[in-house]
Amino acid sequence: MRRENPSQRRSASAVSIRDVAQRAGVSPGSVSNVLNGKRRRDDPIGRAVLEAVKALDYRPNAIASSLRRAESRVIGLVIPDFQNPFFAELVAELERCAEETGYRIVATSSRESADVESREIRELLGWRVAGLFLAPTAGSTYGREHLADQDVPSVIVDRVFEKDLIDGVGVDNAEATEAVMRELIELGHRRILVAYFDDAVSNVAERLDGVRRAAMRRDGPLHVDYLACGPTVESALAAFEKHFDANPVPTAIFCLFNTATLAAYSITRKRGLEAGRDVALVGFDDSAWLAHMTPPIAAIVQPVQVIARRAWSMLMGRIGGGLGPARTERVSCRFERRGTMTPPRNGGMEAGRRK
Amino acid sequence: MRRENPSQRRSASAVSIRDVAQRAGVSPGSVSNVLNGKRRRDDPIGRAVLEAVKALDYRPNAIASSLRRAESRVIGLVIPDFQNPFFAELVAELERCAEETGYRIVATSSRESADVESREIRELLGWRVAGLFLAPTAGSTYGREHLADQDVPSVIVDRVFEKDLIDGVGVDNAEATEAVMRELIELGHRRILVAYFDDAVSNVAERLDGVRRAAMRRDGPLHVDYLACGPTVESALAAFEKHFDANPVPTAIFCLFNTATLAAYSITRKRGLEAGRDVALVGFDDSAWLAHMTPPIAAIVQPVQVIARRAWSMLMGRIGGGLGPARTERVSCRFERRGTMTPPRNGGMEAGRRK
DNA sequence: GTGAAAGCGCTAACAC
DNA sequence: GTGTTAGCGCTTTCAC
Repeated sequence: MRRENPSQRRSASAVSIRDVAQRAGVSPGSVSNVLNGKRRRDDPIGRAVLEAVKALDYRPNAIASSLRRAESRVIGLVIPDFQNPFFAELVAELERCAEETGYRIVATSSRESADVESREIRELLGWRVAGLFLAPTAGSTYGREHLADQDVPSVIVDRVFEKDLIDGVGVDNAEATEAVMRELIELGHRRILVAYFDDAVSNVAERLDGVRRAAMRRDGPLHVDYLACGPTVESALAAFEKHFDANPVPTAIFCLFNTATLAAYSITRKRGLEAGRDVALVGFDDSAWLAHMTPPIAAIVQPVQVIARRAWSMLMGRIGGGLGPARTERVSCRFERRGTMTPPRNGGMEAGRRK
Repeated sequence: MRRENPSQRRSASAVSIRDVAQRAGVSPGSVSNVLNGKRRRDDPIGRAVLEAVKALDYRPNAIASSLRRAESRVIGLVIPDFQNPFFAELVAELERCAEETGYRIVATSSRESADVESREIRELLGWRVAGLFLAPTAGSTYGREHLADQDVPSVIVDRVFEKDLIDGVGVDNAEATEAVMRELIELGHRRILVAYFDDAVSNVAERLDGVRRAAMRRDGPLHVDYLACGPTVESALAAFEKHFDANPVPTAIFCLFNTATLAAYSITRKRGLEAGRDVALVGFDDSAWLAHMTPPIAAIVQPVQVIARRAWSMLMGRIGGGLGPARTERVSCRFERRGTMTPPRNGGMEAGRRK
């Protein structure tokens, strides 16, 4: 019998399974069974339970349920930033995967801070999530090292390392940029400006590697400038301004991340150059606006949905007890050539004047 | 003493507060007190506890803790879509508010489905969140009706209704569009195309109202076309194509939501019109790319951070026991005029030919 | 089947 | 202070 211990506070409005049982004239266990489909609902007891549930507006307490079951159908997800369209789409797609499988996603952001990231991971582990996706922030090592120790199945997404201790899914960054770079060279470009973010982020570092590989393979005159642009459109604009003031105009601009692409488009127009005519322009990562410019801007497209579904099935494999060493999977990018993937105006070096 | 009941499964690796207590030679209660800062940590017992925590890699079980405390520091958030930049920024800002206050946000999306929305709300209530933010999807009534019955503090964001049963925070949609519309008229525009989404969404309906108010106030010749554009850039493009084929070119285009702005920009350029010279262009909702076009595109900017912070403090007020009738707060939009807020090329009706 | 009862991990009351 | 203990709401055995 339940003792009415006044010290154990209980919010007046909260109705528990015992209240339902009492009203239906059955035991709490039976209520639980009816509600969890372990018992038929279309007999006197079943109906009485459902009636009582409705009358009392009973709402099962998921916290108590998880505690007792010692398992949750919740998957944690830590991304650097909700405002990055890549991660926004990733969340959306993983939510869809979760829905199909009877799980739910709890998404949080690290706001590009390694500290916040590790706090969030710790918090999610505290909630005993069934699994964890992590898109590590720049320079975070805590997350992966820490997760490798845990017995919680985890998958690293996007910013993967080859030979990690944890499973991971990313794109073939280097292959994609190498291919585009070679294509630019074949088109005749000999002065190419490559805009990157910061090589502390593994995927941007890989993209740079691909570019360098293509550049090295070319024997003959080729001038490639590498420009660190920082995180925002504004920082990228400033970097471009400075570069353009001090250097000959390139015949092609290759942006290795999305904010730089917008900055490059902006600066070229400001300087009276038209992308696709006076200068070729390619970006890594697609955005809605790119395809709607005139001419539309070429972009390397990351198949976010494919990434999400691969990551999901890797995680499900581990949750299902899959053992074996950690694997890193690579998904291929698609190159949308569009209107700005054009040859140089005068067959070779910079537009306007020769070096 | 703990009974070793083999039927109560317990994952081998899970270390509980009792294990820590045993190792430290103290009681579970003391461990709890040390960990929750209710007891000094720098005496023999405190140190022993911390040592045991470290040695066993103990991780407090947040589920058990919340069950016992019967309160959680978790706030639910249901938005229609993570990929909409407005909501992405909203999540980010609410996360910041939560962090400052010792709460955490659990964000989920309804994927613009009223069914999913009500499922998500139910689920969050099942987890006994301390409060709930809801940005209702088009045509959902369940959410708000349902929430009004609950004793969980809730705040509606963005798509608010005047005179709701629940607190809400939105922007002054009608005032903002009315002001812009009047400004367009004052500049001399007499043929204006207004692109809207669908008036089932309360905020877009309000924006339309503002436009109509301004149009009615004007006495004299004025032609306003209203074009329903649907949700995506593609649907908006198709609507624009059809409209442009059958009607004189407007001297101004006013887009009441973000995807239409991109479509309008795209179609005008495709038809050889330059926004800011041949046609004025204004969008509701800012996006990064708008300010970086040449000329930059005028936009009504929703102060997402202000909205988030108002919503946060309303919710905190209710959680803190604040009573009283539901209130709907309105935040003012900012109008960024930029380069496409220009007078018509030839002082009046459509560009090109007269009606 | 069905009800009684134990106990998930934790915290808060209460004796000592 | 500190340890003991009850119990949050639920599920799951176990005896009937």
